Amino acid sequence: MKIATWNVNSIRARLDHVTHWLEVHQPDVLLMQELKGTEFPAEAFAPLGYQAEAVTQKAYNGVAILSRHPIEVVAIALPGDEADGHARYLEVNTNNTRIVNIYLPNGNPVGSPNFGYKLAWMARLAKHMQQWRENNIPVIIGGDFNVIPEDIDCHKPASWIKDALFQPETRGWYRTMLGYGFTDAFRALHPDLGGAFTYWDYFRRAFETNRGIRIDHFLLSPELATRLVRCEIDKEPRSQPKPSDHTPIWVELQ
DNA sequence: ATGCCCATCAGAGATGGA
Repeated sequence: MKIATWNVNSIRARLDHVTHWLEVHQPDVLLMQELKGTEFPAEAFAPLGYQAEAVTQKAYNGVAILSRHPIEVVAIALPGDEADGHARYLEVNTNNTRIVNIYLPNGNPVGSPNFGYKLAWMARLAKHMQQWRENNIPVIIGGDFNVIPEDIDCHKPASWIKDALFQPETRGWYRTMLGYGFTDAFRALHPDLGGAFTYWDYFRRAFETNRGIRIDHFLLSPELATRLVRCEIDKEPRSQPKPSDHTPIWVELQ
């Protein structure tokens, strides 16, 4: 089973990029983030053989899951804060697998309410992950984590030292999640590979010079980690005209 | 130290992204 994730930075602006990528790569499941709008074009994916579920809001955020197999929605929001109305979470069962799509808050600038919201969101997610482990529920969590896990995951740590994605608290929560027994799929298969990024700024010729960061991840529970055979970043879409600032990353499970 | 680019909503320029 092949599962991909891609922050598309507006599904409306990226629809042709996404449908083309699906035709070429034929994943079983695609997780998308930053749909940016209330309209989700599910009808564009049906002819390609994909069912769709989406959680949207006006202008901001938004997550969707496409699958070649029937989708059973488990949850459309991360538990733990009834007042949190952001469209950032979608949990489903499809192809006999629990799959969770997240768009974790950015959190900048550090010290603002945004950063507090990010850390609280990470605490809520970590609690949920701990519960999945305690109940031995196999689960794969994919999406835009907005976390640079380690120094190797950015071109120059000094450039990111003040950023919410690279704060000790942010990275600490990510390590806590790994500590519950979850596996960072890409890092597990490419333990020492630097310069492997999923996001590049639109400006400063960041992509051309590979000044990027690795912030789109898959975390696998132990049951699924044993089935992990491949995990790759596909830089090709980021090189196209009018790209998203993120590029897809995918995993293959036996 | 700051803005760069890109997208949304709205119909200009503010806001968010990371």
